[in-house]
Amino acid sequence: MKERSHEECTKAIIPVRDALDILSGKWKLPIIISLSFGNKRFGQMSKQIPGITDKMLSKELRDLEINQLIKRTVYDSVPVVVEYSMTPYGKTLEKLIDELQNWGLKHRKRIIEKSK
Amino acid sequence: MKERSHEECTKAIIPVRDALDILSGKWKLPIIISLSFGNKRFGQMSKQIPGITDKMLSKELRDLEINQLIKRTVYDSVPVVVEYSMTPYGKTLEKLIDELQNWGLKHRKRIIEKSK
DNA sequence: TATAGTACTTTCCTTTTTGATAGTGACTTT
DNA sequence: AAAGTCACTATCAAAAAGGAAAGTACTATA
Repeated sequence: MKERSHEECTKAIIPVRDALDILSGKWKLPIIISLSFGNKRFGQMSKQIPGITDKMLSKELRDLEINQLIKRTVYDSVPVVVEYSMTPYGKTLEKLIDELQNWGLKHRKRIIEKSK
Repeated sequence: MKERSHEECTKAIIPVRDALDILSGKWKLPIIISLSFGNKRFGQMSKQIPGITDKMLSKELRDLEINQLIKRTVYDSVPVVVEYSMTPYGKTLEKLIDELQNWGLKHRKRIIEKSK
């Protein structure tokens, strides 16, 4: 009985670690959320995501692209325009993000209540 | 129209950041999952969570306790026994963790497929 | 007296992450 | 000709996170 629950528990931890490997850090989820509201260009995201620096944005976009959660499209205009968008795979994060938002919202309310 | 979606987007990012503040790091979610399988003692968790050191376990347990996601109970036995358990508040993370597991599982399958 | 169990804590160190600031190069607008 | 747009890149520094190994305090048992 104990053995079983121990195994099950380890089994439950592994996929969460896998997910965290891809999504961890301060900026990846905010970037994904920003893109979930529509395709964006570098400069737009840089303004829209509070506090992010260009360096972090550029690095995190690269990581997300490597993991195929977002797509980078270069338009051959003048000046060159680069558009980022979610891939179908990136969109599979939707439910997870919903839950995070939900929980975060409730948590914020709780904190505000307590500080009264 | 653009203004609206910009605002909405920022509003969506804030709660996610709130949630990440509490849950970020390599170990907090694994610890929570471990406890969701039943109350545990320090030594048990130390063995059950692959790769964690005593130092990290102790630190993360303290953080989680401060944020009232878990509870620490000291039994006055000899030698002293300390039991950790989820609080009702901690249990509100259940759905979020389910989604993380789900996604992580699918992600792992995808990676394995691709490496073939 | 020595060993072991329980639950940590401490120290020292390395790695990773994040931040501030400035610069690049092609081009356009004033 | 100067300043601005666009999408980055480079450099240096600071802060945060994480890891290995040993130590602490208590008690019980051999």
